[in-house]
Amino acid sequence: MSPSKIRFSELVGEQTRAEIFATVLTAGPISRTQLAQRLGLVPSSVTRMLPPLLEHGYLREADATAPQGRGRPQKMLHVNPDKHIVVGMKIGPAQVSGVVTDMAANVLARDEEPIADCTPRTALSAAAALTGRLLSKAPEAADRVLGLGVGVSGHVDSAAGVCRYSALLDWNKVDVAGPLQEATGLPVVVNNDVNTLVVAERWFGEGRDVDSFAVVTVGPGIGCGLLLNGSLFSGATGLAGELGHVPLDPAGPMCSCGRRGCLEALAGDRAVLRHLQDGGFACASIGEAITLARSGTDAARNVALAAFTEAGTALGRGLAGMCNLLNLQKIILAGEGAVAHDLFGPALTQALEAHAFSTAARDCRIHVDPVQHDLWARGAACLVIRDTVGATLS
Amino acid sequence: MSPSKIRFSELVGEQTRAEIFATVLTAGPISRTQLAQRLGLVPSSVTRMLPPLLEHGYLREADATAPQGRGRPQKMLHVNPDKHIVVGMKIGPAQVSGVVTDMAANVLARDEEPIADCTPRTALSAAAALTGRLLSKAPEAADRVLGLGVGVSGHVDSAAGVCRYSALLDWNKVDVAGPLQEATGLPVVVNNDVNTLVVAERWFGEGRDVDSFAVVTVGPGIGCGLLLNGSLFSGATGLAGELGHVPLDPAGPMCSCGRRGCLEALAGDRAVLRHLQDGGFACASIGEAITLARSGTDAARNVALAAFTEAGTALGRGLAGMCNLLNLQKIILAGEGAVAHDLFGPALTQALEAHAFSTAARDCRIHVDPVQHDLWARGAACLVIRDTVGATLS
DNA sequence: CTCTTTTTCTTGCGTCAAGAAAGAAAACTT
DNA sequence: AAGTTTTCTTTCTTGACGCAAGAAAAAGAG
Repeated sequence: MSPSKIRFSELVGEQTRAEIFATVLTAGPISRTQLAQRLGLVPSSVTRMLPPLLEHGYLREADATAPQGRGRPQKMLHVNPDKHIVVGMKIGPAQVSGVVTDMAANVLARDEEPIADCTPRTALSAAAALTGRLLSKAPEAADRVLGLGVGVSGHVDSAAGVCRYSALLDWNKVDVAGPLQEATGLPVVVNNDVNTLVVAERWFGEGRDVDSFAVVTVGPGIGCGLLLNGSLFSGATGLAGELGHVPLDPAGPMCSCGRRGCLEALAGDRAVLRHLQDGGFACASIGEAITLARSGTDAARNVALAAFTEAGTALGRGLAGMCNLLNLQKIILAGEGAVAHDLFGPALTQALEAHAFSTAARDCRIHVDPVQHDLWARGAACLVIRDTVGATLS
Repeated sequence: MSPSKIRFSELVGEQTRAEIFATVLTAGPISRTQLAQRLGLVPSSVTRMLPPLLEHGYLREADATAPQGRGRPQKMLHVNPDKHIVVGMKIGPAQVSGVVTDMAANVLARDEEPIADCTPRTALSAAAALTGRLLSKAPEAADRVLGLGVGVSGHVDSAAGVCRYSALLDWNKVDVAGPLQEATGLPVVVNNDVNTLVVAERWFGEGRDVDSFAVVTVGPGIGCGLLLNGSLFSGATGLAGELGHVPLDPAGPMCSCGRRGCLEALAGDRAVLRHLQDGGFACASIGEAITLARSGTDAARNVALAAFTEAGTALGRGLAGMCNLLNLQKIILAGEGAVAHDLFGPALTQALEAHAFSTAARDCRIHVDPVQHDLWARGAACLVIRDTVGATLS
């Protein structure tokens, strides 16, 4: 038998093109040669893969005027931001908020639509209406709208475009992609809302340089999206990431899910509020609690700080468990609750370091995402970009 | 631009061959057509990939005598057990135990070598000696010894063949593959011991039909190996699976790692023994505790059962957390402690069901592996088979 | 000002994977 | 004996990609 050649790259076709696009996206303007090096390809392969990307207008060659030393000048490639736009959207219980972005996920316009109730009917027609409004705000330079990405909390079957179940929205087997596709005429991509954040962080944020990280959202609930070995991890049936209901304390308070001592019951907004109430400083909202902790009377501040500290400790223990199990390189804290990071952060870090088992788990970096109002919707837009470039190259 | 075809299969070359071998291995005697269907290939591709596998003697065509209805008779393919043999080995603190298996991982011979201490020097020379003894026991029909698989507890860098750190053996950056390769002249594959179990279960055991499962070993410590999306998950630096040190109870007992309330401190052997001692029925070993729980006096049995129940509850809570996070389809309980399943099982199941969040997590099946003495070593042998067929096809 | 050097990109060729389609083998049915 | 049915094989084509040689374009040397 003749010794067969080994194929160094494990990429094939479409996938290679998607990789090229992603690399151009994340590694800024980049030359063909550099691309080849990064992807473990020979330069000619890069050249060969490019025409479709350039013809579609996904990528563009820079005008290249800077002096580059001797040799043939590099033609830098970068994402062509003007040609295509994308709509991203998050369906929440009280409103639908969305953005229009270009192909580099820069936000071009934003808008939102409050909804009276969150029945599928109301929410989806609001989403369709919002899409129209957003597109009318977008620059007309755009040649073509690539699609609509939607983030929904709960259990989403993204292949089918269906929300199987959402506790927050009280949805049960709701077809999201179908109606929206019908109403807007756009390709629709649906996924879990936290997963949209994972994609956004992976492509444009803190996840660019690591291959396994978690995005943990802190707020009324605790959400978690995972990127393992470089790809989104959804579990066997798309339900992975229920960090909020990891049991942490057999003697803990009751959780909304009916069990005792879930992380969410120890570190969610309600836990903080309960703690404050017990201390005699009841607050109506978590925002109020944060204000109290930052600028209340001394007595109130102590109670509030203790409440956040306790939440931070619980969160740190939960994250430590996850790190021990998954050996993550980074944890990105996001969600509304991240603004209170100054209050719960120290306790979190301490608990995490105390319970992180091995050196590697201790090396797991924590990153707090600056509060970005559009982050969710932007993530949803990323879904479309990913799907488009990963699949639609004709 | 012409519409490009989509490549349905994501397999390429070597990988396809490895898939074919694995499918033949796990799906018994199977025809080319069936193989093609399973792997999403067209029959001709299967035919094309086979010659190297057949020539190497990894696979063989059955003599096919059974009547098969009309049509050209299928030529069933099966693993050729006789041609190659493999050595698998587990290095433990008190002995090295190993097996010789055929290519279907059937155990042909077993042996073990006690070691006085577990310094790398002692352990590795014992392993080399044991390899020699095992091979002399093996049938000489074997054409060729494919390699030596070694399972070591702790943090293993399998690519380098090095044990980075093992608490159990008190090893630090010990080169395992090098010396053994030198001493035995065989290709050596090293991995974490629990990971060898994962591979074994995936190929020959309870993991055959699921794509994401965990193997959890119960004993002095709690170990865990993960198979996610069909492939072994080792985390960013090979440290994933530290289930034993997931924090579960802030008020729990101290763990050997110095933290409080780790799963291992709540459900490991020592937890059971401590509970018994507190109840006034001190035992020297876990075996004694099991005997006590099964056939002691009523008072002793109550205490012992309570101890196991508590451990089972803690384990159930830990597993529930893992399920919630990873949406596993199955959890396989193994290790020495699995024999006590009748004692802690009910509590485990109850706690798991109580804390498993979503329907999918609740659907996660628990399987208790019947105590198999060679399971670890057999798993190590599987490593070699996997690596060989996955990589060495020339 | 021309020639060389250097770096980058492109073109042509060979190989391998894998689908498509048609043909060959081997059994059963009529 | 001829047809039917299922399985396996052969041949052809497309596409990905490495390899190697060549073309492009700029800086530096003589």
